[in-house]
Amino acid sequence: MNFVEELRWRGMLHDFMPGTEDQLQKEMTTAYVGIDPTADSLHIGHLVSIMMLKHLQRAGHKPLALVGGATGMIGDPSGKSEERSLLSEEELRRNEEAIKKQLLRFLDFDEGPNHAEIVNNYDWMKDFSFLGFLREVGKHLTINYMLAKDSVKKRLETGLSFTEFTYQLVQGYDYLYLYKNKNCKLQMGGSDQWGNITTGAELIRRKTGGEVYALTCPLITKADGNKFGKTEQGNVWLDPRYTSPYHFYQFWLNCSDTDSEKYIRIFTLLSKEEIDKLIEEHRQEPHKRMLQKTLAEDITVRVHGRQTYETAVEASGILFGKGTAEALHKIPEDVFLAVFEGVPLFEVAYDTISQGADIVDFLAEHTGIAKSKGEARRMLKEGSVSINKQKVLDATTVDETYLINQKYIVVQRGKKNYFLVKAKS
RNA sequence: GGGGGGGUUCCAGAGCGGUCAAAUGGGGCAGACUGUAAAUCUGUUGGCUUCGCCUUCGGAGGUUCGAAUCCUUCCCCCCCCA
Repeated sequence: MNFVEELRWRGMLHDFMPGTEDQLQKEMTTAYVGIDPTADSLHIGHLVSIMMLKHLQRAGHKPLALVGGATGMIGDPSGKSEERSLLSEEELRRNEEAIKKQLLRFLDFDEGPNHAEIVNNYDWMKDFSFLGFLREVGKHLTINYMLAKDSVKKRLETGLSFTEFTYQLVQGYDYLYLYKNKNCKLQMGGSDQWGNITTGAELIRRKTGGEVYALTCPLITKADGNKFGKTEQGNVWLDPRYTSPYHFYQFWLNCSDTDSEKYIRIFTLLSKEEIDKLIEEHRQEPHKRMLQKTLAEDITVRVHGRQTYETAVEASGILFGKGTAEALHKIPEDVFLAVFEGVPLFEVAYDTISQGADIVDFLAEHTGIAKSKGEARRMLKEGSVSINKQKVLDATTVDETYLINQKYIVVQRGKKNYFLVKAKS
């Protein structure tokens, strides 16, 4: 199955320029996607671009991951309703390094004709003078052409700085540079990148007469219309410091049925046959949630490793299984700590607990589980608070008999939100 | 420059002298049902020393026993005419 067909059945194909397929048939083609280092970790939204590169490589072509050290300094207006604030240079350099490290895990960088490479547009942009840029790049495209781009049009009402307006030229130049220096003939990205990509293709055509291509994938959506990859806590990051492996695993495990059918095609490398079979099985026995489990396993293992995945599964079992207060008390401390790794932790003086703390004070004052006493009372009224897996309904006093291992109290707000309270002497 | 309309609790949007911590919808959170899904239904959605009190309706003053509601002034948005 060729690359384009592969993307098509996976639902990862939005649009491509005429001739793209022929080019890919004709020869081993080098293609790139750009990632702007706006943070020091990738999030799962980036995973889509990375999977495109992965499929490209599996189809025998050569993937380039472009870290946008230069473009990241400017800010892409695509899909943004407001001007972006600039990141400091040292921040960007740090982010680049972190992102590079993460990328190494997903593609094959070993020797071979189509081994993956990471490039950074800062390397070729940093010494490019303003006048040089105007003469070499700006001269070849008209304002009229640039204004016609959606990303620009949408911002004309609300305002767009010259800097962001210029973004497409900088990205366009990247394409030109990679075309000349790496024989790169295809640029890929999310559908919001179409305008930026075609600017590059146009620049290459006018400057060199060369023919290059574009391919985009649709924006990933959720069935309920919300933005993909966001939770109440914000983005789902690959870096375990920002999103614990447990939460990462839970994110995928919690996908709705409709979404998982879609995501398993996009985020795993399972074959069409395997996926069709899984979907069929899932429809037969939906309560087993084979789709979500397979999806979560596949991605978590690839991002965090098998070992960490196992821990996340074990933790989930304890937290969501038929775990009772007794079970909780029986867990050895090291397992206990692994299970609750990444769960918000509050420290309370041992004396406060041994003296007996009113549940409302305990939730709102001694810990920050509730934002105010009013909220704490509401939670209790709703019946959404559990301590050590035991529902708390009315006024209770929390004392040392609640401590697990003489140290911990497990508090739940609703089914999914866990908090750990540690007594310190 | 002239004329008109607005700024309300997370958002949209009512209220236009007391009964307003403020309708309704959305969103958020929770409960029930389930499969840690979807849909649905229910509750809840300023704070506190909670049968009461305090802070909120663009900012600052004022009228009044009493103001989100009236007056003055300032700031900001939108529309129309020049």
